Amino acid sequence: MGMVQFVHPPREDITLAGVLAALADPMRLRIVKSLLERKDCMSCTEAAPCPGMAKSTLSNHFRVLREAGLIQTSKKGVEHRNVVREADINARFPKLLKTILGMADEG
Amino acid sequence: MGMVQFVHPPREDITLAGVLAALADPMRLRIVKSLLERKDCMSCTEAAPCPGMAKSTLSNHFRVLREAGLIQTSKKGVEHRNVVREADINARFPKLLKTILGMADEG
DNA sequence: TCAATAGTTCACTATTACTGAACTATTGAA
DNA sequence: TTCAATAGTTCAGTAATAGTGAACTATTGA
Repeated sequence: MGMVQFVHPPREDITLAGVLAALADPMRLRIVKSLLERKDCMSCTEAAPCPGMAKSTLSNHFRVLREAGLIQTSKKGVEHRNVVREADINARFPKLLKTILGMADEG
Repeated sequence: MGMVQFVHPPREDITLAGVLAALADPMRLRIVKSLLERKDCMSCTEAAPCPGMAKSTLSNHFRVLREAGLIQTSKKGVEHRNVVREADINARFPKLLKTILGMADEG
């Protein structure tokens, strides 16, 4: 009871609109970029390069990314580890992630 | 006075977040796709394949696309003609438009 | 001059995002 | 064990944003 359960949509339920909406927020774009650069899992606070932000806001951003199918979250001890679902996104929308993330610096 | 003036950001002010946010709405994605397929200018009601929608909502969608730098609107008689700013978007974010629009069917 | 058409603007409501506070879960130490 | 610390979620309230009908502007054409 009260046990946290994460919602991860199956690959086929990932929508373009959902992915774009998730990445349309600069903070979330930075989180995904940060996760991709490190390749390995990262905790929420690690992945979010924005110290001033409220914990609840951060938590909400990760939920949005999760429900859009962009990241996979799993529990590891006291923290939650996140990875980008590269294979799923690339299968569904080839090159989309690479194209968007490759531009995330100058935009 | 009361004369409608359109806001068109210069190329360098077009942001990735703005473009993604604009395209994250399914209706707006369809509008852009519709505009691109026809190549020539289209009026707002022509470009929007959604008869049930309120005029004010439609007008707002075009405003969002315009302010994101995705479309250029000009007055032609009683109607407003719209074109996708392909050159500007492609200069700013190469292949982004093609990548996203190419997936807009199955997502 | 009047009606029709195309779209915008306004004011209102409905939905969504941000936040602090309270809560759950896990670890590690006394 | 118990207690404090850490990581993150959930909740409730407010702030910001989107959708809508109604009123408005502008243009055409009879």
